[in-house]
Amino acid sequence: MRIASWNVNSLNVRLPHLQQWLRDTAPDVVGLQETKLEDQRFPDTALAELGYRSVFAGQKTYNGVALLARQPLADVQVGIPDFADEQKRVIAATIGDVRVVNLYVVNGQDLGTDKYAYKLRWLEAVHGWLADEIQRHPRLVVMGDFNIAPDERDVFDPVKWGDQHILTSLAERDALRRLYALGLHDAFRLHNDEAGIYSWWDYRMGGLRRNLGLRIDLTLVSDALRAEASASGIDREPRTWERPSDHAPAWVKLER
DNA sequence: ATGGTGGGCAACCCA
Repeated sequence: MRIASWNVNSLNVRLPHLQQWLRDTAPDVVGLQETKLEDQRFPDTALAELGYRSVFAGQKTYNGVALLARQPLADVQVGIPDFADEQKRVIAATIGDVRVVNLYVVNGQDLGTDKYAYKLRWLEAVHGWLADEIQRHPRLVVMGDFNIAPDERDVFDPVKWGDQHILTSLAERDALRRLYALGLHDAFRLHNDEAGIYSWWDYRMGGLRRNLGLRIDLTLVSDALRAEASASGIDREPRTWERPSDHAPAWVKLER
């Protein structure tokens, strides 16, 4: 089973890319972020033609998440339980015998802003929820646009992107480490230890051409799935296509 | 330090 996470930055614009990429790579499960579509506009029929069922939680203009799968999606949950949030950032479902959580983590803008405080509050709520979820569902995958680069290997300029910068600050990385402490592992780092492999490049200043990127799109696998995670990576190709998302898909392969 | 680009949507907000 191959599971991928992709921030498409508007599914309306990126549907042709998603269709091409599904044809090319045929993943079993896909989590999408930043669909920016109200639910009545979600292209579920077009995706069904490619063999994917879909569940989604969207809104106009901002945010929006979805899960696609070849198998049925059961026990669908939208949002974090007992955490009031207008923003559509979370969708979870059971696919086969794996519980899959798809997150669009708050960006946070800059340290000291209201958005940064919201990001840390939001991550704390996710932590509390996942602590329960992993008990209910030991076979757990948590994927998404985390808007956190785990360590210095995951940023093009570790001096700039350090303790005091958004996406790499101490408090953000602490929040990510607290998720790891639940028994969740960054699948990419189970199979790759090199620096300079990124999932996001700024549209500006020739970010992709100069490989000025960050690895902020992650797939975490639980202890119970760790031995089954046989490969992982980031598919840079769609980022090179015309009018791309600024993110590339991050994927993990689970045996059986 | 600033601003560059892109999406949504029609003036700025968000990333």
